[in-house]
Amino acid sequence: MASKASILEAARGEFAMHGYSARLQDIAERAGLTHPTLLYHFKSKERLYAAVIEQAMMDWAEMTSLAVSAAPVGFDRVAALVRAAVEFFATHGDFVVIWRREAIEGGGRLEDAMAEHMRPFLDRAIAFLEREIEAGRLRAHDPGELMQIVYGAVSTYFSDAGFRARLFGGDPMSIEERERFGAALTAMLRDALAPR
Amino acid sequence: MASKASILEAARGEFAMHGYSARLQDIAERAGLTHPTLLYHFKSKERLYAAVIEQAMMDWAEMTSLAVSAAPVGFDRVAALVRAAVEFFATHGDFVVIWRREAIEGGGRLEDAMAEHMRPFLDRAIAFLEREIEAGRLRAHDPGELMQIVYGAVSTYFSDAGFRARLFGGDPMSIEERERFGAALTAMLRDALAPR
DNA sequence: GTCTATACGCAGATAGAC
DNA sequence: GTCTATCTGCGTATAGAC
Repeated sequence: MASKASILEAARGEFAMHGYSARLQDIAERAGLTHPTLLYHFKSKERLYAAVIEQAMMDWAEMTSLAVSAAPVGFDRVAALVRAAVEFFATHGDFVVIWRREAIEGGGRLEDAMAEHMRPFLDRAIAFLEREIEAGRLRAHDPGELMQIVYGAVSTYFSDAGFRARLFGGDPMSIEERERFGAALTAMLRDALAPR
Repeated sequence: MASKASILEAARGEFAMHGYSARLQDIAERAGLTHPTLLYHFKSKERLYAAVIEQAMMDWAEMTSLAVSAAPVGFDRVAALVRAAVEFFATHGDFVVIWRREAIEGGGRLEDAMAEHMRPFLDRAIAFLEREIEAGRLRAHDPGELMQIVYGAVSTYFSDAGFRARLFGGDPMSIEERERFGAALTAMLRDALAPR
């Protein structure tokens, strides 16, 4: 009896590699069973896919709420969030790709659900930025656009890692390379957000 | 007789919407002919896809070399490049999505060719940033990572436009919204790059 | 719960008339 | 060059034995 967790893990890997057109056969094989058995546990491919997304969303919520509670105020919290985001994506490489693909497909399968999962996080982040700007601890920048920029920068680092590797050499997934990127992004944000 | 150009245009649209699994039938229909006829012109789906990418690469090379040669010195040139990038992506929406998808797929079909097309532009941009930092016209930040960040931010704004729309409301493709994003990114870069 | 065998539909590619 | 008709392979899903 293969656990649901091991099936989900296999599915995540295959969906990341081949997109939604990943073969149930390959997923099943990777998890050590056959496709019919897989479909016994998850009624359809669609459901399996949704379960993969759902699980990653839970991880994200957990990870970010942790990071947020650690650093309460000022730029330190911005830095903590960047670090948390980088760390999350680094440990959820497969998911970044899946997420990205969903974000790309306009009439996507799970865009609504994903957006709803993200909303509370985004709202809190924006509220925080507004508060800090108001208090004069951060320089004024559009909070929403700031989130958009950071989201784009971090997610792309991982989703387009193969492409970066070809242009810069080195392995973007190595700790050194990740640190380098994270440090550069944090430094940029620090200079941009430091009160005049 | 439908021209090859009109077939390529139809194919670009369909590949952007559905990825490589876009149906030849839909592409043909959009171009005003039938799939067998389409396959008469392009021997296989694979070839058609490659042709679409190739054409987009040409457009990109042309447009960027134009923007680069026009821009002056110092931060103004950074701003000009951001504006050019935003404008290019805005007018090549299909291309962004196709590009992104290729960048995501690790062992992708055309990653090598795309990286080679990018390299000269990237090299020139980095050399420019190094020169300006050296001359004290821009504050010191890692030029490569700066490019990575801006690339991620701008490409994501367009590739994940649907997602942004769900979270922020409004149409990311409208001029006002694009302006808002471009202005925010430029402002952030200005504050980060202004000499101390 | 897990398997083997099979039904079913879909989409890429080909044959051959016009 | 363009079509209609058809072949073919593949992948999801189901049936039914163990």
